[in-house]
Amino acid sequence: MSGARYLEIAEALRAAILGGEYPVGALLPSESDLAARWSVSRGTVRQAVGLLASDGLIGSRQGARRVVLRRELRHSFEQLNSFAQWGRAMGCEVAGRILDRTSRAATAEEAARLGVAPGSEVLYVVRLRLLDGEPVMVERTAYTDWVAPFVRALPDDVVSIMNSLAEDAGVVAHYGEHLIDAVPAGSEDARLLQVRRGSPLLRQRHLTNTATGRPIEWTDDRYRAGSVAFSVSNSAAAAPLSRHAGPDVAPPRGGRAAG
Amino acid sequence: MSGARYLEIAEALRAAILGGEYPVGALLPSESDLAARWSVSRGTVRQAVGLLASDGLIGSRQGARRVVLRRELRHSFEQLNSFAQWGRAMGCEVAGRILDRTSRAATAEEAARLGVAPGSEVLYVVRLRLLDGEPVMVERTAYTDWVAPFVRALPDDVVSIMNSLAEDAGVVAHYGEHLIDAVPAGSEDARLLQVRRGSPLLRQRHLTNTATGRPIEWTDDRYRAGSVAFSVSNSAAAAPLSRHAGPDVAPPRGGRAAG
DNA sequence: GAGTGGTCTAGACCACGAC
DNA sequence: TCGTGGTCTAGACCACTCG
Repeated sequence: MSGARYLEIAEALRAAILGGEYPVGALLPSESDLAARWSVSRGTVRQAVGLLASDGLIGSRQGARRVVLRRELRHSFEQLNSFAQWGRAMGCEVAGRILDRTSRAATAEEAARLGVAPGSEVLYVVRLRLLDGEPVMVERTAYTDWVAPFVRALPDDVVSIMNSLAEDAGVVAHYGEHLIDAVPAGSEDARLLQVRRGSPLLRQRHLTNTATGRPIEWTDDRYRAGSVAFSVSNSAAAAPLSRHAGPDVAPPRGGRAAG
Repeated sequence: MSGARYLEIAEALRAAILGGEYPVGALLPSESDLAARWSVSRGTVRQAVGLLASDGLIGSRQGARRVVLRRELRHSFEQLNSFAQWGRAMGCEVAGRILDRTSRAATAEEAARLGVAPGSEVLYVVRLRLLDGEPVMVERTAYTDWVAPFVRALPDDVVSIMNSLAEDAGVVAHYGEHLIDAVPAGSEDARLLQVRRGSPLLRQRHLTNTATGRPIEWTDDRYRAGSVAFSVSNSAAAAPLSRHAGPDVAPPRGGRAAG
């Protein structure tokens, strides 16, 4: 139900690559070829192949035909931002339990991330996420006041908060910013995830915005080690990911040992 | 300069956003406005703003003007793939020590990632990376045979292997694939990074290709916790990052993309 | 030198958002 | 309603790759 011609073409090419019709290393037909086959202009073809390129599926250099780089699907934005959709896509039974829901003053970091005044009231939610009954992730989220009433009204076992927000409140997530690092499990983490205290967790801190750039939530998700890996691909053309120094590195001069 | 008009326009807009001329939340001029100001066609303007959008700097919705989302620069591709460039950009003194360099048969994973026959010979390199004299990362890399001679010829304290490869062998990295997760420090990790055994490390496994998609190296980098965080941004339009199940989750239905 | 992708133009129509 | 971005066309020239 795309309606857009270039999406249709991109989908067909993607399917052909995933289906092995163009194996890794193979050359795609030229732009003019594709334009003729689909009875569209070259510009439309370029929109389509541009999508695949930003997926990391194909590469291109001036003067040479486009080449197939990989043969793997990438998850969608919704699956990245929604634990529920991701889990279901893997064929798991997804569950969640809200363990705590309190209104309190925003921490300095929450205020900065959410773009509100320090000390403003936020709704703080602690939630355990499970796949096939196994605890996999602890989620600690600060919601801005304007979505708090909706979140407060949800049942403790709501499967997808962002889904519910979209349906009940018309609030749709459009942009996200993620920070990924590793931390030792705290005592609450350890109890909830059934791991030893101090054992490695993969942490994903995450800001979600509306289409207009209005912050919705700032969240700290901690995954049990071995349960998840994040994947990024980039090229000289597009680098979506960057590396930031952590607290232990390079203030002016002095480093510290890590815990 | 670049020679490409749309790059020039993108650079000017980026500078204006970073410089605060368009603060976060502000609306950009319309496409026709910009086209007139720069005496270019609307298509060229769209190429420029498309760049900023893929940087996550601005957002757009049909019918409304583009809006400024953030005011931060993203690191370049080179900085992502090169520890040396990243460290220098932070103002740190960057060092590296090659601790081991052995030719051996590829493991199953290395063979799969590098696209060579299982058991083929690869050059395995273990290297400690330091910032301002502090050990920050352990790097374990398998190089394909066709770059091995160049790597073998480098001194133990080479600062940037990929830089040297580019200069000596004309091998330039163009595409990268990254897998990020958390692992406990092994005994070698612990000794080299001066942390306790079992303490959390952020692991970045990483495939590097040439412009033609030919694999160069497969590497396993482990960062001391607190020394680094990875940042990603995505939108409904483009999702460069995906989440993969780890070994502990959901074998039954469906194939896995990562391993 | 032929073919290919990279860039650019000057139009056009539509769907959507703000007023 | 009117301006906006989203899509599309049918040309064009150039830089580059490859045989």
